[in-house]
Amino acid sequence: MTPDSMAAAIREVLVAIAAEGAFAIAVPESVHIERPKNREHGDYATNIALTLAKPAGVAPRDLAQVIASRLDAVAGISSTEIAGPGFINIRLDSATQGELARSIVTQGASFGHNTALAGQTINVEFISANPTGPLHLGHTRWAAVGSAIANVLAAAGAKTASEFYINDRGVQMDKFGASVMAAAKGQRVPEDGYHGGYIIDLAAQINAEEPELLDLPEAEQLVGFREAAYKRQLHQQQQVLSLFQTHFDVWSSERALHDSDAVETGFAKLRAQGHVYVQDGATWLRTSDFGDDKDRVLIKADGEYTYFASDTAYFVNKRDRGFDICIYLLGADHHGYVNRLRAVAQCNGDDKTAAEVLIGQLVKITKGGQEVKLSKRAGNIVTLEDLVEEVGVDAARYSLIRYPVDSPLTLDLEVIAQRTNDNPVYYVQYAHARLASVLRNAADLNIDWLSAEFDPGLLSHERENELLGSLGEFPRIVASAAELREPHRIARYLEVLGGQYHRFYDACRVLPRGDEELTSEHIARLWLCAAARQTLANGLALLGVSAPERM
RNA sequence: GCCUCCGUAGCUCAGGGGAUAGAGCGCCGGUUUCCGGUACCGAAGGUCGCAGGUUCGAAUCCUGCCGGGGGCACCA
Repeated sequence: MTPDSMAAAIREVLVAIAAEGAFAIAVPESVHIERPKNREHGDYATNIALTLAKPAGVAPRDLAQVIASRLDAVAGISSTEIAGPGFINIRLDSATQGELARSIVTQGASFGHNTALAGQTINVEFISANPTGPLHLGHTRWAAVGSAIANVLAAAGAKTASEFYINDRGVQMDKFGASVMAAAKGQRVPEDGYHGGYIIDLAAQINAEEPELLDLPEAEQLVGFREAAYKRQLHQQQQVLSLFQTHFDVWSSERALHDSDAVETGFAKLRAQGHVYVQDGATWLRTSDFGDDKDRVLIKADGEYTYFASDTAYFVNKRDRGFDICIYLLGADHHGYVNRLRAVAQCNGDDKTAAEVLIGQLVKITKGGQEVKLSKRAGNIVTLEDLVEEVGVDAARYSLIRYPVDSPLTLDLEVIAQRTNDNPVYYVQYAHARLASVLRNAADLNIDWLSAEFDPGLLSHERENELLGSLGEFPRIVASAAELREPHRIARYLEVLGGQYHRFYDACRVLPRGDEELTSEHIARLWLCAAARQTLANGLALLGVSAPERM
């Protein structure tokens, strides 16, 4: 029995009580079920009597008593008790609880998937860097968290697309092109250009692969180098992100947005809504109608589109592509965008929640307790690639995801590279590897637990009960992580689950020792192991972290 | 000035109204003939920044204050 089916069972009881009319209770849509921290309070507890009693004008404990006595008759519930002001504590019989292991093994990779967000179509945009250089550490948190959010939303039943908005338009691109061209010709890179060592490398690569560019007239040459460098730099970013287990469904180009009629279409829509006006020669969007502290310029007096114009048109474009909700992951330095984007949504005639902005705090890097200055000159880590080289993909992703994005974060490179308990990612992965090992050993012993008779009632040890209880929480954890856009909940859950498993393993022998005979208990425990392994693997997959068979 | 995030154990941090506030690290002390000890068990350690409010119940929601981070372009 899962928390969800428990909630459904309780709701049925409430419906029955309400129908009889003795208590004037309003049956709620959903019943809150929690897993008590204290084991003595049962497998599950509900506060339902507490919340319904006052409106119904009855004493909470009296109502609890009526509900509890009916729950006692529900199949799978072994006992109930009233506690404190009116909690109902519920215990399951171990066979009902143990059935969960079978259910998880049967569901396999889809265990944890749910329908919390079914029917929603959500766009998650993150990173969205200029293609003028390597992705740096600032982008790395969004790469990890953004991809995890997209995974989690999809697991919760939302139709989801992750999207990278390529900022390939504007003067930065020209500066980038000019810098590479100068380097290719052995000239000094312009003062306001890009100066990283990668510019030299790009120039050398382009000289080798497209030598004809050097023969072009000056004006065409700049465009040629800009485009050649753009193509290669974008490709480099895509390679690194792929390595970093960060997948994008859509790569959207700002330039393509302007080349198509999307900008004019978008503006026309906003004009029709009556939120565009001209003043001092510039074209403005009246965002202040919707909580922004001032109106924003779309087209400057000199006829140039602002960056905000692109953002606005892009939002309208995403909505036109069918996304109900557009999530943006932005750094703390962009928090001024929150009201602006919400206002754009409202100017477009949407609810302000159609534009959802997640603001992330910056990451501070330390090494052995010493702050690492993000300075290329000092030879320290500055790019996503550097971080991966230093600590690996799994450790980097996991460490970035396990904290809420709105809290500032300090990562110690020494700690997250360690293969010890200091490092939660190894604790979780180790639990998975240990589990995989037990299942491997079972196979070596020719124990075919999958086709053997499984008696779930044998999973009655306290540690088995706790492990099963945690396993049952997984779908709810995924659902809440999706609803709140907080994938760190998955990571924290996996740490708890890993701990539950280690404690179970410590107390409960799974495989027969030596020449000991195979019993039904061994089989039942193998089912539990398989369920735990599956759940850890599913959770890690949502985070884009590997679930190793061996470490 | 306005906006925004944060303030919980020595440190790094979890805790979307529930029962005795948790984890890891660090410190102290334990556990192994045999499934991976990268594990497990125990101890010490807290006025949840402060003050009000809402509630049967507040670390959690609301208001104010204090302290700290970040941001407030016809830049991209």
